[in-house]
Amino acid sequence: MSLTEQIYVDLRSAIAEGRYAPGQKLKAEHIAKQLDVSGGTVREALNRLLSDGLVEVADRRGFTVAPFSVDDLRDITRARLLIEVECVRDAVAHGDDRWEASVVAAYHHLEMLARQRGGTDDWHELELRNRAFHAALVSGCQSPSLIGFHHQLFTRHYRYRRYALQDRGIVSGARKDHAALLRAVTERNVETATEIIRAHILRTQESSEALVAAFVSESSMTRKS
Amino acid sequence: MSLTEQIYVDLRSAIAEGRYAPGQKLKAEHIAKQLDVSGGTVREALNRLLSDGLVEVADRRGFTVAPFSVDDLRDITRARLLIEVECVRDAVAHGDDRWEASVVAAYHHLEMLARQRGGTDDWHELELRNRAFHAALVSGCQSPSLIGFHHQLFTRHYRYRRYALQDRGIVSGARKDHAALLRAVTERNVETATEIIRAHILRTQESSEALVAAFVSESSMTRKS
DNA sequence: GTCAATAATTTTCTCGAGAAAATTATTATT
DNA sequence: AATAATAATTTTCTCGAGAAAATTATTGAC
Repeated sequence: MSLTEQIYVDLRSAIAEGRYAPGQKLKAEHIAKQLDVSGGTVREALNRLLSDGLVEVADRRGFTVAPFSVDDLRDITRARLLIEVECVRDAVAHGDDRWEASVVAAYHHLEMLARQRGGTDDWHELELRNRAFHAALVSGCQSPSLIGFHHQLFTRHYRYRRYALQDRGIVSGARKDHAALLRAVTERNVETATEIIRAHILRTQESSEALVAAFVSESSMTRKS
Repeated sequence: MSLTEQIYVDLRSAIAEGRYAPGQKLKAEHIAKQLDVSGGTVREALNRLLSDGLVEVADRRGFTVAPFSVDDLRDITRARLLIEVECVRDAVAHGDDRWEASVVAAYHHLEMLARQRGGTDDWHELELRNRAFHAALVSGCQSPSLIGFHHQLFTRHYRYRRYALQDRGIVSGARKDHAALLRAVTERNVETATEIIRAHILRTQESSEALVAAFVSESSMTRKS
């Protein structure tokens, strides 16, 4: 893996996990010094991050972390309702055996961790496996474009997930959703699968919106100081 | 406008217009010499082009022009049927007065040129205005994400448009579609507008697929020499 | 004290060179 | 002649420096 790509994935994680605040400037030279690479390399990674919608660029005034707002969350949710639901519909309808097996594998991998004591042992690993499950599910869709769009939306949504996860009901609900989704997949029940996904996306949105709103207004307070 | 951005838009046009062949390698240093800029600058533009799906990158083996195939065309068409139709539905339902006026303006600008003798006078300008009309139409949609996806799909589809345009019926049909679309917009007739767009996308696909297939197989012949 | 003009600093952008890796050409071996 | 190993070439990647532009700080006028 080239250095540029390494920096690219590192920065993507850092932004998605909130280690860089929304709206914050991403000064190439500054980041370069921290990571002990050249400014040009960081610059290249930053340009690549534009694809993911996590970073914005303004001519002659550099890169910034994409804003974080209730509107943005609503936008992501809405696009997911269109695209992710369609991806799942298509995957369940047309995915082949290999795909179905990969979904079973991803589900099992996720469930193994979720089954552990308490559940919230290794947050980061849990999110990784959750992401892998959803990616596997969607990968059966026959449209590379839609899969790509879904991937971007999922990445952008990552910053908002932590707020949904504070809702106890969402966490346990998600686990039930995953089980139900797996059954719908193996039974090739398109209607059930799409309905679960749709409900899942909507519920996540509803439970996180208030918390996101609170965070946004709070951070705009502190920003004034 | 920074040099990087200039190179970026230039390369985007060049690829969309087919001046770089699908699959062709895009050697930064080589392009840099032609445009009389540094390799790093071209490299940055190339990285930015990844967002548009016109260029692909493979680690340690550089950038290539995205492949061109019937499958790709079908994929684009399918994604457009989902996303563009939804964008138009939303725009017609929720676009404000300013939006409606911008659609009228874009339509008029396009129609002024189309009305000219013969029609196919200045191809390039016609395409520019056609693109502006569609962009105006979609800009009324309340979802920035969906607008962004539509923009990417439209850009990627540009390479295939020339084949649809060889069909006489498509060209005159498009003009009628635009007129009907404008009426549906001013009358706020959501059902009619979405139906026209859907039919328009499908017809374009149908009339170009055979020609694209012919071109692909032909170019794979010559490639063997 | 407020505002505008100027100066100092920081940041972004662009370049050309060199190291690392991949590709192509050449030679050697069967 | 076909394959494999080696050498030569090209290409990609990475760096650090300097020019251009933007931001911040300072000064001066009112």
